[in-house]
Amino acid sequence: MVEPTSRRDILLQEAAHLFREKGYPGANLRELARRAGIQGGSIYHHFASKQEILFQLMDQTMSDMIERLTQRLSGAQTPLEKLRITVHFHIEYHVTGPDQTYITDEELRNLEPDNYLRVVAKRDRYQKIIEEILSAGKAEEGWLLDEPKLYTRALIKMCAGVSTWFKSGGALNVAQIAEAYANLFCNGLLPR
Amino acid sequence: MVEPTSRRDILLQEAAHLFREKGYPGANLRELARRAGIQGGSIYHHFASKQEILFQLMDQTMSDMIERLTQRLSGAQTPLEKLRITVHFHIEYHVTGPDQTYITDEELRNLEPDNYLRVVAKRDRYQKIIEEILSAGKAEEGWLLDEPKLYTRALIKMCAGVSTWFKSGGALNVAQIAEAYANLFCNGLLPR
DNA sequence: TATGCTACCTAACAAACGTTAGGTAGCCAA
DNA sequence: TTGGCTACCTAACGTTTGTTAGGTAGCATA
Repeated sequence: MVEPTSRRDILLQEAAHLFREKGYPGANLRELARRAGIQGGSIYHHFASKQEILFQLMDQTMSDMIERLTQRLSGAQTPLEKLRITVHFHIEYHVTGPDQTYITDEELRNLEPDNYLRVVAKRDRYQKIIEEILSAGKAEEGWLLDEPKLYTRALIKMCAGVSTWFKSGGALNVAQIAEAYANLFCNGLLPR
Repeated sequence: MVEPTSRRDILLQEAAHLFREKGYPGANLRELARRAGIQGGSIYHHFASKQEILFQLMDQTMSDMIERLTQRLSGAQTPLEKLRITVHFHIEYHVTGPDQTYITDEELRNLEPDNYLRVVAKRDRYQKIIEEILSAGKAEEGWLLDEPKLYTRALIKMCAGVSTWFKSGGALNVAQIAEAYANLFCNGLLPR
């Protein structure tokens, strides 16, 4: 969905935007169609239902996140390297494609049971990647953590949250924010 | 809203629950009325509109948060004490009243302009309290932070996130999670 | 006994919604 | 030249929605 050429991709992109603005139940398909340059009924040539649009959006986004994070991590050696890469990636991805990621984080409750299970499974795979980095840090380098899952969630929420307030052109750019958060996560606030 | 006696309070409490389940646009007033034990139209004896229910909910919650945090902080002396109290409070409040706080965090976009401004003003007051603790820690104790606002947001997102996955009866109770997060925020993961 | 207020009820309105049926223009292959 | 496919269009459907109008039962006050 980097360069939306097909109408289907345009629809997905506009849907992400609209769902974020109004929420899934608040968004309406005639408005979506208008933004994509077609008539309301024509959406059903590309998707079976409103629900399918939401599902495709979330499913694609989760797959993309897993794939990219895995790739970014492939060169790294130590748990510390991997942790820093993950913090950077998670923040950058959420800030770069804020609509898709926001929806993936917030609209789970609006997925029908089957779709819910499929998306949650991918989300868990993503979390597992991070969890294993933290576990490795604990085992190999004595990181101070008992339940890796606890810290995985802290990291995810903290980093994902950046996209809710970040505006480019502010005092800090994305890389600087990511660096600050990575340091916070590694060293805390208190001086050593 | 601790012990809902009046029908109005029951409505607010059920609305919080319903809005969290379905989102504000997805929730419908007949269902809300049913849960509160009255008929659809009777809601309008207590509130002028659906929007007013959302606003009252968010506005009351924000006021309550500010008041309680201020009170909890009143006995504390050092920035470090205050920081730990804040982490504990924010997590506990979000876990204890998860519906209200979830809505306050997520439904801002559904407030009409006037209501939006009023709630955001209170949210900013709350953030300011935390920001000033971090600034004091920097000034008085040399905490490693440049932009207090950056870390305020990290803290808020990290702690608020707990309510999205916490289930009582799990491996850790709320106080233990709060303690772990406070330590993470102060000292980071790496051993000293 | 009359008045008025509170806290509801019933029934309906108008608008908006997701979805569907049926049609059409353009293109490509046979 | 025909047939079929893709990508749309228009118009309508049935339902659900927030909201309102008008009525009523119970209670307190005068």
